[in-house]
Amino acid sequence: MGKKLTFNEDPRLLSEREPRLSPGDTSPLNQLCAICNDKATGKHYNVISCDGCKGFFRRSVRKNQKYACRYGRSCTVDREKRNHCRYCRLKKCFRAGMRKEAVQNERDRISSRRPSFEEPADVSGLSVQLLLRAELASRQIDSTRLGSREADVADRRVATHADVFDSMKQQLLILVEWAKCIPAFLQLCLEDQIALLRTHAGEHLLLGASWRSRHLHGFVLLGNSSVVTRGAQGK
Amino acid sequence: MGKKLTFNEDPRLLSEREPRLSPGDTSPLNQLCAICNDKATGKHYNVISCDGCKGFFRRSVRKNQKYACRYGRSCTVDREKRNHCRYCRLKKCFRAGMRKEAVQNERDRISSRRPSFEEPADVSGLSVQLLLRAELASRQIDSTRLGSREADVADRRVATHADVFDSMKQQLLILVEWAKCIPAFLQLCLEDQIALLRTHAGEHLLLGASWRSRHLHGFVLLGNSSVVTRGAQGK
DNA sequence: CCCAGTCCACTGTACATTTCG
DNA sequence: ACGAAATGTACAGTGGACTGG
Ligand SMILES: [Zn+2]
Ligand SMILES: [Zn+2]
Ligand SMILES: [Zn+2]
Ligand SMILES: [Zn+2]
Repeated sequence: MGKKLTFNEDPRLLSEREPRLSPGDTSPLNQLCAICNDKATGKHYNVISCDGCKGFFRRSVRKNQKYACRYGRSCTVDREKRNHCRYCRLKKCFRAGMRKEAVQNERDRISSRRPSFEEPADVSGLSVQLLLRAELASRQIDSTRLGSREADVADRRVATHADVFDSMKQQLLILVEWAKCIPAFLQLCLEDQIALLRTHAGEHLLLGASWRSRHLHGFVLLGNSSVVTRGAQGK
Repeated sequence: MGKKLTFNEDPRLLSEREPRLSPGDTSPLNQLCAICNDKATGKHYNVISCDGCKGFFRRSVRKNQKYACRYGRSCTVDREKRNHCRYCRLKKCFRAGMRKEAVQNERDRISSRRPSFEEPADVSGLSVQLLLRAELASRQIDSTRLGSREADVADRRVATHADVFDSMKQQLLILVEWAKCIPAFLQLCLEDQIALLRTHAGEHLLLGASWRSRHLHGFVLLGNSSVVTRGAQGK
């Protein structure tokens, strides 16, 4: 069958090695899972079992799961019903001799999945110049659209919850306009644009508030002239 | 060749699982539902389709539904009209290649998605007082452990990449010590503690650098007395 | 190979919202 | 008007493909 070439099976990297024929065709994998009777893939945690039961046992032990049977604690566990009751499946794993000591701790990510291949990483279109230009451009857009002027000290009031939400909404809108002024951002597909903004919206809000409040003492100034102080809350 | 024939490859169940993609083989998932043309979320029951059609097919097969068309059995099925005629929608699912064998049996119950909606949210043990106390406590620990003194202006140098990584590592260790001084944090289970710190490590680093640099102009001061300037990079 | 591990496409369930009878 | 059923989104769980010692 046309097995797909994987990363380290590049023909140029391998000498023509004949697949070794196992003498007598003694396939050790013709056994059945001791838990669910599916085809076994070897010994797992001390028991001949399938990949499904292997994974199920590992996950259950790692998370120290306590399942409950909704029936009489005697559910049948076979390939088709093995997901019906996790209590009985796990019980059968232990009964069959699976040892939870054989489950190891989580390892580091390997992530050769997405090999990233030491790509030089295209940094064209990423410069402080462009960021500054985007900053200016977005500030223009925002000032015309939102009609915001410099925050007036006289306007300051202690922020209510609504003020906080309101300023977050406003700042997030500004964030989007700003991002759209960065050429490299626009080269991303829409999904990636959204994901990028979503994941780092928190950092942006924080950085904005930090900058805005850098010369103040004892309180944080939000984008809508309300301030957050220690402990106090606006009415 | 003896390819494994297990659960998903059982001819009665479906899903020819493709071998893992080799690098470079990007599948952007920007495809459309073969049934209704909505945005697809992957292959479902063997057909590139949307979540709506996926759920519709599963429910229909599980309950062995027999629908009837009230028109001419040739209704158009698209994003807007897909719910107009179940008969034609299901027919189109099968025509597109959805396999009812791929619909599995009901499984065990899983943990509740929204564990308890509007619970009063326990805020005892969450106060500015406690945070300030934690700040002081962690500062003591850090100063004895890391022997850090106030950053000396004379030590300042333009940060190399190594300086940046080094300061991040240092700040993250400080972050952990700080969190461990917050009583409410210690009440979380270890997994939640880790998750919380991981997700918001970025914000903490940002906030730390912002505070440290609040009176500086044109550069950011890192925790190890190195500074990041615009454009310049330490040798 | 063997058997630990990880990865991730694809299953499933939970439930707010919408539609139907 | 209202309860029951269907819909579709969000996320948890599964297991086969894969890596590594
Ligand atoms: Zn099994
Ligand atoms: Zn049971
Ligand atoms: Zn669809
Ligand atoms: Zn129809």
